[in-house]
Amino acid sequence: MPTIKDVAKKAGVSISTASYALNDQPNVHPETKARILSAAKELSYHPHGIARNLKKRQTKNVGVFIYAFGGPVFSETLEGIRQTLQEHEFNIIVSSGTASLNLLLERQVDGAIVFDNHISDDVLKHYAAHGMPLIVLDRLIQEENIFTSLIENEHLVIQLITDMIHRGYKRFAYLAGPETAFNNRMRFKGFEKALKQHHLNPYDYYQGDFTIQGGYQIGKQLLKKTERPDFIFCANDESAIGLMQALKESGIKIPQDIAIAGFDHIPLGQFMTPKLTTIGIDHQAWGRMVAKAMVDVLKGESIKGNLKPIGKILVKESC
Amino acid sequence: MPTIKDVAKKAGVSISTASYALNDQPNVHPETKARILSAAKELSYHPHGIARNLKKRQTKNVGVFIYAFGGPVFSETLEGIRQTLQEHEFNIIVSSGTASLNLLLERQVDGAIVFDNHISDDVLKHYAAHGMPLIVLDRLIQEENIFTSLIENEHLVIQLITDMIHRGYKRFAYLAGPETAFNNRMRFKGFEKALKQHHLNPYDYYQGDFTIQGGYQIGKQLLKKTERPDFIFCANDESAIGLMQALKESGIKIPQDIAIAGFDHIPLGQFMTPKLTTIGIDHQAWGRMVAKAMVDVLKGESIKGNLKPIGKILVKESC
DNA sequence: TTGTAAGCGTTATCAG
DNA sequence: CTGATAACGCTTACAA
Repeated sequence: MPTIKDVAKKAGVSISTASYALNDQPNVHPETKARILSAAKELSYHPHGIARNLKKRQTKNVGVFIYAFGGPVFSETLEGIRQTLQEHEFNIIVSSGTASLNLLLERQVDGAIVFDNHISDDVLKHYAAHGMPLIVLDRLIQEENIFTSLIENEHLVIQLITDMIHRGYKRFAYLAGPETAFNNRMRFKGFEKALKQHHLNPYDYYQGDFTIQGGYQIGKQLLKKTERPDFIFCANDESAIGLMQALKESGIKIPQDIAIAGFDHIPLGQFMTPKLTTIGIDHQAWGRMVAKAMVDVLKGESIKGNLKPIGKILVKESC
Repeated sequence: MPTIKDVAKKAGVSISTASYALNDQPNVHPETKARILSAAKELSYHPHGIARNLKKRQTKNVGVFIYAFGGPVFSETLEGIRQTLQEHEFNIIVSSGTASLNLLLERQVDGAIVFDNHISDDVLKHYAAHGMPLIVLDRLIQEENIFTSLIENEHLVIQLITDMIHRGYKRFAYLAGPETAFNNRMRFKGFEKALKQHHLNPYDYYQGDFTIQGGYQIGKQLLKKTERPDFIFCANDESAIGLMQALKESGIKIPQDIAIAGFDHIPLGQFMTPKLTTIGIDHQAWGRMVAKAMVDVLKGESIKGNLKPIGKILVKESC
């Protein structure tokens, strides 16, 4: 593999002039520049990125920390991040678990986008203190160098529930996700608030776990009761889908007997009969927004905009 | 940020002994080692990965070149790759387009797994010539340093079609993917072969594009015809799903009127009514297998096994 | 406009 | 067992 030294020798110049020419610096004679460039071409020279990184003390790598690949929400967000980072010529290193933290510690990345709830807040604060900019999704952390980007869960759920109250539903139940999940807590908050504003009380509360399986079980249990809600808001689409399946299997009509809504707008929900009413986040746009913010920070500019992804209420056949 | 120099100074030793101690080399007195280690801890020292990479001429990074994130097949394979690479302490840099090639050229990765059909064979050969090991999925390239891993498309399709012939179907049509797609071509080959073995001719051929949308349109066109096949083999599940939707909407009974099968075993197929018959590849296992092969190559060992992912025929309700 | 030389933070060779 | 010292391949003052 040829180095810049070889190029310099071949062009009969010093290493530094070679470097200047190769990096399009001004103040190098057009003729010598041409000579250097053609020498480089002949040798098929390419700079050694690692060496450049060491010298410039930046890697042009952004870490994206996930728990695992999989699921539509992840993929879409990642794709948005990928697009923008690529556009700005940053590489993306995806990683999970403790490997992620090593990347930070060993300065193999210039910053990181954190999409992994299994890393604790304290740990993140600790690393941010080392001066790495961190953008954290779906989680609220107040700290220097840490920027958070949150879905407007509460506000969106209030909108949807309010709409449904106006449509005449009265007995609202909530199918929850894990209690520790930030998204679940915020969505429940919105659920409660909307009802309170209209002087209604939650009719029931079911503890789910964000999975299709979990929603299905809740549905089966629900069938044993004689008194039932007329509307169930589910903390996410997946549990809503499981719930729908269970109810449909037992002949309960959706939405006539019980109406259902979810959150996330995953593709599967639109393949159900009836199609699932839900709240949609444009995850790809979200990814792009977050990645752009990272690029800005890394360029020393301040972040433009508020990093809030745009959500939309999508009323379909299940209500 | 403290460097090894700071640690050495604090422990009162030379840089080299510090390095030895920090890297668990033998031949360093237990006492000095302890002193160095505690100095490192106190300063909360962490080696600078980039500097290490430069010196050791290896990055511990593996490139994974994709066209874009999205789709269950991709996610699953990536997840498998991620698991294995992580286990062996390699980082994974995902990238697409020309950025991928830069990673190779600038030696920011030690090798790459290529899952992007938009990079031409010639380009890959060119880079492999530079000495980077490449593992290429879903494509056949014969070249030093390039290892290919192919699904046994042909064989699997023959199995499925043969089974269906035995079940009594007679008029077999093929819903194709893009003609340039390696997978599509191989699957069609299997389709033809199986029929020929039983002295049957393909009944019809529809040009799709691997998408749900595309399958749907084909389905709508098909309805205009009066003579129809009794079995449609689709080059992938997504087009099969689109096709099913179109047919179902027009009251055609599956499988009574027309039976359908796909390829890939994506989750959505199992949520359709009827459930989609398909050919399943364990993509996660495939990703793990491929990643393990990369690790082996990078460690200078030869690849164990033949890199062929395992496929299974999964007959469900749509046949 | 070009060259000299220092240095980025490591590892590794070779003496001691 | 420990310490100088030379790389790794590049960028960038500073000098010429």
